[in-house]
Amino acid sequence: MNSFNKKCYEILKKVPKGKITTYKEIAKALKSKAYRAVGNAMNKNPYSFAALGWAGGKNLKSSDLVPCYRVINSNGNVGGFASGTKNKVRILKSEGVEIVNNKINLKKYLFKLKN
DNA sequence: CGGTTGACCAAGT
DNA sequence: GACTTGGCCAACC
Repeated sequence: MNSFNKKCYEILKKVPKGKITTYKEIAKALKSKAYRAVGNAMNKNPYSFAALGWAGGKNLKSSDLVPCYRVINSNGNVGGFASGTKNKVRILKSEGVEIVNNKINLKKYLFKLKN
């Protein structure tokens, strides 16, 4: 696995349920400005929400999975999602994140990563 | 190895 | 508030 992607995943796995982080924060945690590269990595990430068993009902080990839906834009917008933004929103809501007009209150839900 | 792409960001118009 | 521009970086062709 590429080092960069792996790091992204490792960081993302630290985000607890009910919280979110941003592409920018992840890049910052990597001491880089690769906002876009992070998004790119997520887009190709092998552990989509479908792999979480959400759709299939198959329970896989969460330790091997990446909650890519917990990553949003730095301006609070939900951003994109490979399998549809609607699904992303739905999943987040199910974890207790309030989403209004496709936006999230960063002050309330942003998980601060170690730098 | 250059050029394009993108689930991005910030500042400008 | 919207739309455009320039910049950033890894992956891909």
